[in-house]
Amino acid sequence: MEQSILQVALDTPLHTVFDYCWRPQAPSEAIPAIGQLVVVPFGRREVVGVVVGHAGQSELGADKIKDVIAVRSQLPPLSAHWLALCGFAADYYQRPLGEVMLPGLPKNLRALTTVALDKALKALDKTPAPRKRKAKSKAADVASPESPQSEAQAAPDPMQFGVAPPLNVAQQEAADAIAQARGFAPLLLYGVTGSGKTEVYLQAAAAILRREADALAADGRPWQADQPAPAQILVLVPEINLTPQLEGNIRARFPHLNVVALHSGLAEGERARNWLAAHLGQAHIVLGTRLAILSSLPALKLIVIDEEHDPSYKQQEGLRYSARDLAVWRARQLGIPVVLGSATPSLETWHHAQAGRYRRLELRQRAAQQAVLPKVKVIDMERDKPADGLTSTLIAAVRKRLEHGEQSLLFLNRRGYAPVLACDACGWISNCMRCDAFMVVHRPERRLRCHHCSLELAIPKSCPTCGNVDLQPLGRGTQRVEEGLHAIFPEARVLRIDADSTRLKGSAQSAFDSVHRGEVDILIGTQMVAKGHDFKKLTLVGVMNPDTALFSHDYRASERLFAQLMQVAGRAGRAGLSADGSSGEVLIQTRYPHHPLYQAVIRHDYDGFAGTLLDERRQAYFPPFMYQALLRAEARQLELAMAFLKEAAAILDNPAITINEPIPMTLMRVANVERAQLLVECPSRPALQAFLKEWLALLRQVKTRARWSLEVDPVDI
DNA sequence: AGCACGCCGACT
DNA sequence: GTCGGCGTGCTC
Repeated sequence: MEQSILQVALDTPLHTVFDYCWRPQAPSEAIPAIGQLVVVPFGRREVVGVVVGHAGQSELGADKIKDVIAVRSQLPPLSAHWLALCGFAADYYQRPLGEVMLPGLPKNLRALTTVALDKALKALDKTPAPRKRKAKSKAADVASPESPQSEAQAAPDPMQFGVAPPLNVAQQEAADAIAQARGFAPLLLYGVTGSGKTEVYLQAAAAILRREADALAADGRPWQADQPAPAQILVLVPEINLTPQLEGNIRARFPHLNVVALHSGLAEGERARNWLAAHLGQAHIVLGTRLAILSSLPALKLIVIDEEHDPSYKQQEGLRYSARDLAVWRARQLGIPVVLGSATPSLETWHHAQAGRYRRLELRQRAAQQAVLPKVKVIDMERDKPADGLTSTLIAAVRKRLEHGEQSLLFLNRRGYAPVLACDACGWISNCMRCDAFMVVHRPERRLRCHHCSLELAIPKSCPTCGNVDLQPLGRGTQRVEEGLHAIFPEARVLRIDADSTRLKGSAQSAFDSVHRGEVDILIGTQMVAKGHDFKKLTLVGVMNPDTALFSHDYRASERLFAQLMQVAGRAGRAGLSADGSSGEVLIQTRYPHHPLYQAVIRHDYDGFAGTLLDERRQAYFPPFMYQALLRAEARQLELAMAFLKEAAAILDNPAITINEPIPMTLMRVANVERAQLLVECPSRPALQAFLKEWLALLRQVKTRARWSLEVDPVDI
């Protein structure tokens, strides 16, 4: 009997692939293709893996090699392109291949039984593109106008689109540039908030879909609705919360196309169906969060990264990849355009654009009729002393909007009631017992919570050390501001949106919906509300206390603060003028009204500010003029972690690489684990990559009780 | 990572 | 006498 060896990638931390023996059930049965999912025995378990290679024989002894249990032959194999993408990510981030490939697959595809998989396949089979949808999408009521196309149109010429709003000149040029790009083309769509970037993506996507359908027709095999998509478009957004609104807009625009979402908020069944729709080429447009960059898209023709500067494109656990960077790699490998959209591009992207490696497309004006950029002002908190965190100027501005029936947004990036509880009498403060952090007062829940570990306590009635009953919450979070707003504006409808108020599934969406419906006068929230939402009646944004980020030790803090302020400012006045004829207004409360960062925000001067930051980075040899990797170690005792890092620092010498001193992390202890880190740097990315490969091979030999991990291109140092 | 084996302390 | 702590070792 013929036998063959399959090399299979499995989700384990071991940096190897595993050999299995495959025996055909019938003489004619072909060996499972590379990219096929298989079930194999692994230790005492059975797991699903991906075939990544074939071999005539294994280097291992025949006694060690087990047989493949099952082949998921109902699934077409993952493409060579997808395997190459995972291979690149595994190499670049120094992780095992299986750890890149498998966690991204929907759980139902990794299950040991095929029940869920077969069910998902059957569901897709019954609903050829365009998928019939239950009239369930609540987001539809924020959708733009559409033309009522009849279902009967689907047969002869199914590439139908809803009525597109007219583009202004700059938008049209940008959409044309994207659609007409040939080969690999990284494009920075640099457009102020409200400039209509989404419209550019959609019309470019429509043009590409139409072009590919036309190409098929010209080839004598016109595209039919029940065939795989002629082209697939991947659109990434930073947050799950942003998908429903955009999904509604996209569906309204492309009523005959198959649009699916991919993010971690989906139920398993839907996630599996949507992933399969993408993998089988049925989905024309895939809208997702960062994890969607690792999905299988056999006909991918365009990638869009909306708000490309957003930190949530960086995965912060497990495989710490940058979805934006992988998107650019993927586009390069496929020879397709990738659009990076932002009003405040990351300095990495800006630097590429300045150097001419990325083509810059600019939208300098807001798209909506009469909508101009909001007027940004600073309020000097030294002169206008705040009460309950709100200056009289900001209170008066909110009152004016209330009188006009318009909405105000107060932005405070700190959840909870107060960041710390303190005793005036003896100096006790609410330190977390397990972390180097304060426990945060959560008043509605009557709890003290540590935001770094899971520790939670009832708010003590009296001081644990001296018994003083008069414990003071110090500082201000969104809950406390909400309380203050009720007192100041008893007649106003106040809504708080933060991670605490939206913990329940679906509650974030219903909160945003009620803002859209105008059921809210004053919105108070964290960065959750700063991103992307298009609230038509919102004309005032108040920023409550951004100063702490000005003096952070993190050199990226000012880049992030600037982007955050521009973004939240962009929520104001998107639909046009306020009732009194003024534009949207943004008020920033600060003790440093003359700080260059705020002055740049006032001028909406991203270019100037980015130029200054890039000069600073260049002089300080920081990214993007330097490539970095961070080795982290943690243990119950700091000494153990430090000892490992010191050994790591000495284990491999390379003149091109700077190995810095190991240092305890800023937040040294989290959940009773002490942490330290070691930064390695090199101005050449390939040289750093070569070093890391060699270095990690040595580090894996080191015997230590510390847990350690490496992050390539770290963002939080 | 799982999951086993393995050798020492407090419970029915 | 067993349950269970987590140290050590292995997974094709």
